[in-house]
Amino acid sequence: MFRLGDDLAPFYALAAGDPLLRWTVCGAGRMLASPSVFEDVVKTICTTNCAWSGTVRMVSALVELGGGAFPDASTLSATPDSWYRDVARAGYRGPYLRAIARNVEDGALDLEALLPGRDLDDDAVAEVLLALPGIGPYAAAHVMQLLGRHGRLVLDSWTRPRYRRLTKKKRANDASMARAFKHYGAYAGLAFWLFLVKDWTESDDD
DNA sequence: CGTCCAGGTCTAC
DNA sequence: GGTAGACCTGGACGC
Repeated sequence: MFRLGDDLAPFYALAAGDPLLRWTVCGAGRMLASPSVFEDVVKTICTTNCAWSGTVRMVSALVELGGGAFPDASTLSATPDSWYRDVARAGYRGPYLRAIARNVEDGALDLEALLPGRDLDDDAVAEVLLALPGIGPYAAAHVMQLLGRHGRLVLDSWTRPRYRRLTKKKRANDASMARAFKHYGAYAGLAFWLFLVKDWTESDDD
């Protein structure tokens, strides 16, 4: 789930020359992913356009549905719309989640094939994700970050103002943020994220 | 009690 | 291709 097999050496080689990210070379940058891509896709949709309390409510309901574990696609596919609406309180997301589950269950959609090392490049993976209902630029970048595909920046209502605050910039649009990390290439998204969360990891010996 | 909006996305111009 | 409006929900906030 931490993808400890992924080699972040190319990223650290770049970060070592960056005063703002040199702190990461001790081994920072491991995301905690879910056991399946399906689970990360569903959870990520549950983070969109709602407060964190809503995400907790929806995901908690899903885990309860799964009897304490995250439910598999066949379970979600077989669960009626009324459950998504009345129990999970997922609102308009319910039909999205169920549609994805149905396509995974019947084999039309193979989300696990999006894992690294399965001969799909990042652009191809992004295309698959963006075609899913409820997955837009933010959610695709977020899922890809968890997959160890770090090229895209996760841009949302938290990261955008966070970036502006840390850089003391009044205005910074999406393109300018991407430009600022472009030299990190395939690791631009990881560099962006670690830049934003540096103060989460500060310790006494820094 | 009405409005706004939170770790956005979709549809219709 | 770029952009308003709508969209479930439920806290926060102003009145």
